Amino acid sequence: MAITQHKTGRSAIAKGVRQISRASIEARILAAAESVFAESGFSGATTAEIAKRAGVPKANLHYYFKTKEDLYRQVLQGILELWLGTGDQILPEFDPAQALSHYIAAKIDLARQRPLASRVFANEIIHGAPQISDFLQDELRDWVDRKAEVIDGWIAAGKLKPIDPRHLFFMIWANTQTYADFAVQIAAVLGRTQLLPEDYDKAGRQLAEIILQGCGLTMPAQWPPAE
Amino acid sequence: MAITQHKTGRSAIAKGVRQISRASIEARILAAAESVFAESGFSGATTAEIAKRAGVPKANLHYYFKTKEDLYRQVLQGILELWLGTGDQILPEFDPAQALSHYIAAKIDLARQRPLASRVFANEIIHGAPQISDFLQDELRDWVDRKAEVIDGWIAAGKLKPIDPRHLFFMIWANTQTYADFAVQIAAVLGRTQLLPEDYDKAGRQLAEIILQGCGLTMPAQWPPAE
DNA sequence: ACGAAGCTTGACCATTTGATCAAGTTTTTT
DNA sequence: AAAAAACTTGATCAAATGGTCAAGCTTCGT
Repeated sequence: MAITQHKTGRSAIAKGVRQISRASIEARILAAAESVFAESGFSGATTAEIAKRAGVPKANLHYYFKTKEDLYRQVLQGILELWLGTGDQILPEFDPAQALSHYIAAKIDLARQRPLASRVFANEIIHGAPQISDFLQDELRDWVDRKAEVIDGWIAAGKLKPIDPRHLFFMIWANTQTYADFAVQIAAVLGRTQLLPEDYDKAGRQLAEIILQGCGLTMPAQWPPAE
Repeated sequence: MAITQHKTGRSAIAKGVRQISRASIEARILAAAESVFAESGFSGATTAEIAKRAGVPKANLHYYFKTKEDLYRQVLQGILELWLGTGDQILPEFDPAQALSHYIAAKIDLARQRPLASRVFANEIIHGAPQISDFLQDELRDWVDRKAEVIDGWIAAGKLKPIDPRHLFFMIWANTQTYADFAVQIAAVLGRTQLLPEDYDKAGRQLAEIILQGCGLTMPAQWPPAE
């Protein structure tokens, strides 16, 4: 939903300068906000710092986003969409090994491409998910219920060792997000200043290996899985 | 190290009322601080709230802990000790399946018994580990290096499938801590308001099963492993 | 062209909050 | 017992910060 209702009689294609600049400035602010919230958490983030990174005066930020909480909610909203956008191959007709390794690869990819998003999400959950408990209880729970049915189906068909599908998801989530959320810890242990592409590759491959073999499956020939 | 140097000529056994009350009040404040930091993060926590939960006036809290950051550092210090206190069975002479399942069980236990500590730690890392990067780069890295050698030894002896020991640790850490750090998410997906003992049991057992089998090992007869 | 709507921004304000202080009380030392 | 050290706490302060405002500027609809 939009923050403000703007009544313009314009057609969708002929956007005025205003709508374009509004969209781009909101995007800049949201991106800046994501990085500040990731670094400092909700309370630690200041609207002044977000405005600075977005390159706008603070008062302008408050023109587009009424309150800091408002801005935070919209950042989260975008992140939640990322969350459910993965796992589209976990369907009865797919091969379990293929589907799971695809899901793991996609999640590792997200950790690599959007670590800030992951950290904002993690922070929100750790502190009790004050803003997104509805999402967790409704949309996410339903998503998992549906996917768990698929996996139970695979198990019933003897394609998979009997395991609890939900804990399997917790396992995949934890293992992939850890490379975003705890990157500094992992980098420190590896003797790096930051994680490198090969770290993510290795992490993803070994994770898939262990989880698949742990479920009685064998790795697909191709890794990382093709799209 | 102590915050203040107190010069008392007393013997160690005959502690005065002061030393006893000091120890207990500091412990109360530290416990209160852990819970507030876990809930709200460093920036979100207020010394007023910590003092309230500890049952002391705010000025008194600042008498024992000069600054909020000081207090935070001491809370972290205690947590770091927990961290390295586990994994004592990962030694060459032990059986890999025994040692790993013991470690996993111990870590799951920590997630169940000390979720607040886990959350404070997670929060610190997510936000770049400003206070404990030395710990990560020195003590933790050394610890992992030593344990990785043990595991490489097992691999060389053919007791274990070849895997990267470090990523194995990341996997165990991520999976066990997720039940503390992301408890609200997991509870929501499971349709609970909070995690139950059986959830931790199941999590630990399945985690051990998948990881062990993923490493080419078989579960020890006994679970959870005896001390 | 021109009035209305939308946008920009420096200055400002109210609240929160970490930290201090000073005056008093209790315990310890000698 | 008396001085010193340690502890307690209500009151207070300065800085940080989320949010507002009013005055001016730009774009849009007609």
